[in-house]
Amino acid sequence: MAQARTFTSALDRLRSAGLRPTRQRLALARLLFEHGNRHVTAETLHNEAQGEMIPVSLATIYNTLHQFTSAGLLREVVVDSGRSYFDTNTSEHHHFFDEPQGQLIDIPGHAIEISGLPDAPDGRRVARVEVIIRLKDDEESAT
Amino acid sequence: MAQARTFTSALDRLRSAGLRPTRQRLALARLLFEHGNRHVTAETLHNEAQGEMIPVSLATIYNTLHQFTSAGLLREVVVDSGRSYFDTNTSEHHHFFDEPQGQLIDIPGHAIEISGLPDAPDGRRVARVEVIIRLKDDEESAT
DNA sequence: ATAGCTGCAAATGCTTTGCAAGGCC
DNA sequence: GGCCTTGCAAAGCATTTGCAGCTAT
Repeated sequence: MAQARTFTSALDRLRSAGLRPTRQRLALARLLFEHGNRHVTAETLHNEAQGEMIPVSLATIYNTLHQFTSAGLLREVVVDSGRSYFDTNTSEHHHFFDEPQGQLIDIPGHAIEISGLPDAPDGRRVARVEVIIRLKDDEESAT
Repeated sequence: MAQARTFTSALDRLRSAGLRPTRQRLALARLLFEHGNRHVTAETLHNEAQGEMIPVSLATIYNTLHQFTSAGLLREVVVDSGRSYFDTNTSEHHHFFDEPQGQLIDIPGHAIEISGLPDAPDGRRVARVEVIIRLKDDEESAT
């Protein structure tokens, strides 16, 4: 009998993405997709894998993150020059970026409404609209 | 008699920023601020300086861009992990990012309205809200 | 069997840093 | 003169790549 599966399994995800389900890809897919929405960098994912005793090289982490992104399983979020973040939530949404902690936080659903978006210049089309709310320490709490 | 000056001179900008007006800083300030709103990377600015026969090292370009940014003369725009862009327009506005060309385009004034912005999480405050419209090639023009 | 993966280490690209020489006040 | 700047070259990071060996199918 089938196990109760709320979401697509890691295996199915790889299959439908046309990616061979290798040991490493499966393990990473499980880390990424079986724990709700996540935001990782190559480094955090690598550390996590090692913590779980899953041997994967950093090079493979990078390859995998990019393959998953091309396959539409992940979305890359650029908020920090120097580091790339990947988001397991590929639906339309926006982010807080907590600069002190270097951490992304999803902004739920269609909370944000944008009006007055200008048209794309000639020969170009809009690939995506991103709203990033940069956060800093709240240095004022007194008074 | 005074020359007609529409904007603050490069010298004044440096002075009010508390930066010693050295040859290099003055030259870069002129390149940056005397030609309207601009978006540069360390590399483009360096190339431009060399083209104008202004000898400045890349290290100094980086130092200067960051000093200007700290002083509030520039704003850093993060759209590309791996490269930093600096914008001479420090007022509130947003950007198109033309990915094929690696170029930023200002979105005029308050064209964009955003509603439904969530509050910052506890202990944090909003440093800035950025809207980035990523552009790609318009692969469809036929039909 | 074989096309596709993986891991290592070297290479790359942007940015930062250490430190001696030079320039502004 | 003294302190801030500059420039060079080396160092630092995150990321990419070349290539030999491994592995799903």
